[in-house]
Amino acid sequence: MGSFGEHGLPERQPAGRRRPRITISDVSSALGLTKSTVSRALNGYPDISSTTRERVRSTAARMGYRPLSHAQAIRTGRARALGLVIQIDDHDAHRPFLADFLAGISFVASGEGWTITVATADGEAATLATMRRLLDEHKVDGFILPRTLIEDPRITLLRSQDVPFVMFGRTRDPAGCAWYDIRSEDAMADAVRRLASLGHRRIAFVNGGGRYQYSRLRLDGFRRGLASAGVEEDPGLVRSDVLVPHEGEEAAESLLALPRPPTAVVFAVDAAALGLYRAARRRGLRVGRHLSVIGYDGIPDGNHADPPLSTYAVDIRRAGERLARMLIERIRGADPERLRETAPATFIDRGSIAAPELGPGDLARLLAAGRATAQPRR
Amino acid sequence: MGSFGEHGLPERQPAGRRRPRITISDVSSALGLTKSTVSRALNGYPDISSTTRERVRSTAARMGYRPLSHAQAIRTGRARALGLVIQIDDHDAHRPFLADFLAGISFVASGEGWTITVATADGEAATLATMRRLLDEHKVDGFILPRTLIEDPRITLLRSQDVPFVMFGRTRDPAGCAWYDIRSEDAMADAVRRLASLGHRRIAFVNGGGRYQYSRLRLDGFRRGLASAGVEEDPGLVRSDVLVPHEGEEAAESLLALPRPPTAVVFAVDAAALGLYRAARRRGLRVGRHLSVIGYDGIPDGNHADPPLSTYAVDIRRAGERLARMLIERIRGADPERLRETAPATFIDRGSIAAPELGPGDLARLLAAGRATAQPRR
DNA sequence: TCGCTTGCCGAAACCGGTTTCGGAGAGAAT
DNA sequence: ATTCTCTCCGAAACCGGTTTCGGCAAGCGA
Repeated sequence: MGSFGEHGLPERQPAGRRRPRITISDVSSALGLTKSTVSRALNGYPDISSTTRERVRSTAARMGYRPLSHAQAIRTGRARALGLVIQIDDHDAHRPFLADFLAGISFVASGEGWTITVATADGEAATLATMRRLLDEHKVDGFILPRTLIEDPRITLLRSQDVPFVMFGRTRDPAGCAWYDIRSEDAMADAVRRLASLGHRRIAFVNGGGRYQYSRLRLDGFRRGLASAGVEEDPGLVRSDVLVPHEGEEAAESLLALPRPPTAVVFAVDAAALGLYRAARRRGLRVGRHLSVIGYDGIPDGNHADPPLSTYAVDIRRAGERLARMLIERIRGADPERLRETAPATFIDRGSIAAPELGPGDLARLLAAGRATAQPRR
Repeated sequence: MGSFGEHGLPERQPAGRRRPRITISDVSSALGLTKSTVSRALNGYPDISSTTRERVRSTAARMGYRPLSHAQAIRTGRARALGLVIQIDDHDAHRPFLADFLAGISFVASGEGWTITVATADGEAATLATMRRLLDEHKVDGFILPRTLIEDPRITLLRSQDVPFVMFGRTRDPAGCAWYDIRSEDAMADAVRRLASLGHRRIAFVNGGGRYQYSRLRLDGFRRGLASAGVEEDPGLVRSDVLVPHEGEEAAESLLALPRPPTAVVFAVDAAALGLYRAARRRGLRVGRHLSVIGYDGIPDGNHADPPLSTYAVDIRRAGERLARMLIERIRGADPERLRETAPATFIDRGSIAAPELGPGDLARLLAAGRATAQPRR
């Protein structure tokens, strides 16, 4: 009777409830030390003997102690969190890669015991407001900035607040900036050289958004490619601010309407390159035969085009990994100027480029012959 | 001279440095109250007079006070953060939508002053480990679970720990589960009825992954569509576990190799449907003419297929919004059984379905005639 | 032996909140 | 007038850590 409460029922362990965490006090009392000693030991303060330090470290590890980052943050101001604000009104070239990008960031962050706080924002003002909020609430210790602009207000904000950040992409004024970037300018130059070596002489370039730093670099790369291939540049063969398929289609139309149309087109953005397929199909031209096309980004859609789009693929997961690593180092005090890295894109030939079957003159005549004869459908 | 420090120089605002936050002590001392009174007033405790409560609220708002969520979390255990763990070895049907999904979640979360903590994990075990870690460190107050499985170990974990969660997708054992889902089964039924009303009688179904709850539902929907259209089901026309283009291609091959091939194919997954295009092209069949195809998901790639893939689009941003809203309510104590919602997908006709030009017999003969005559290329 | 530095750790304050407890004061009941 | 409730707020403990400060003991030189 009296034993009912003692062992008549199982221990009142609230059935599957979260077990209480192990706190620093648990560790300190287990060791016969004070909280402060344990804290300093774990954080590597020099006024703790190495003997004690090791003793603390091993038992803390054995007990499975992991400090609560909030509790630390309240005193240190460090949340052990990386911030990523995605501006959703961007053209969506990077959308298919977001999961890979996050995977890279998360892989590194998790390994270090950090977390990622993401937010989306609609427009530049909202992006800045969101970043301010995250900072104001000490939710993040620094930011990864995707899609760097030539003049980037995010950089201005973070510089003024002295907040650590790393950029995916370079910027014009690099003072105090850490970055990781793909040398897409090299890819553009390579594209031109490949086309030239196939025999193309009239090579067009359709660039991306003028606000982005990469657009400058890619245009430079394109020109460098022409120069090294010994092809003279024709300013009439360059378009810009072309980001989505629809715009790519228009750009292609205008290029094909020229008296001497290009026999090859280099696109700075895959999504835009897909637009060319529509224009070509309507005019009865076959991509990879009458018209060579080469893109950049390696978006999966390109694989389903007919023929699949030759392009430069970017290892976006690795970008995420490197950026996370760099941001953590930056937060820990590393010199930003030392945290700069670039990597090449890798060419993927899927069949949308070939030796020119027709010269620009023949191509123009074929186009002039009109859609009636050129349209094979029906 | 003496006035130098007063207005000879601007206030010593440490040049662009982060301005100090406004704490609860600032508010309380400004009001001549104690921290505890301010805290209870802002949190709606009943032992604070409504006069005082309003006074506190208005001045707190005027001063721009916002409590530091870490500081709250240390006592309350609530971090005001929503967790999202993305398993990256999933087939990538949802990848293009991740940005939209996050946008929806972020929109609602930001409005409530919550943040989103995301992580990726490689495989089921890593997913669970990551979730445990986030819980252990009190980083998140609950989870949004994408891609619900029929038997989902994540649900088991969260149930046992009594952690709030909401699912994107239903599950078999719905006890204690809140969810938002698209009624894709209705879309499948609708697809069959559309095809039947165009005159198709041999309609195949290529299903997705068998572990996902949606696959069951979509198969049921397909059958319901057949029944309501008065078409008898042929088990030989059903495939499953087809997720990516390559697998879709194989499934299409096997269907077209049948003695009486289908004249229309319903795919549970757009990405798989794209594989059919390759198979059809190789055999000289034109999609939308010799063969009708209809998919599900509304992935952007479908737009660039030739002809563009007719499919059912999902408003994934709204899904994110609803799920975030529901999770917050759930964390605040709402009954999970009351938090269940479904929405329809919307059909987008892009031209990949039409009345059958050939019967199954003619189609079989055309296919048997071989690739030599059917292949128009070159 | 004495004083002074140095190494090492404990005590206590602190970070920014929340929550418990208790008591002052007003109003009602006796 | 006294007591008894309530209402409403202050004081202080608390959450889980970090950091400052001070003191004890050992080591050192003189």
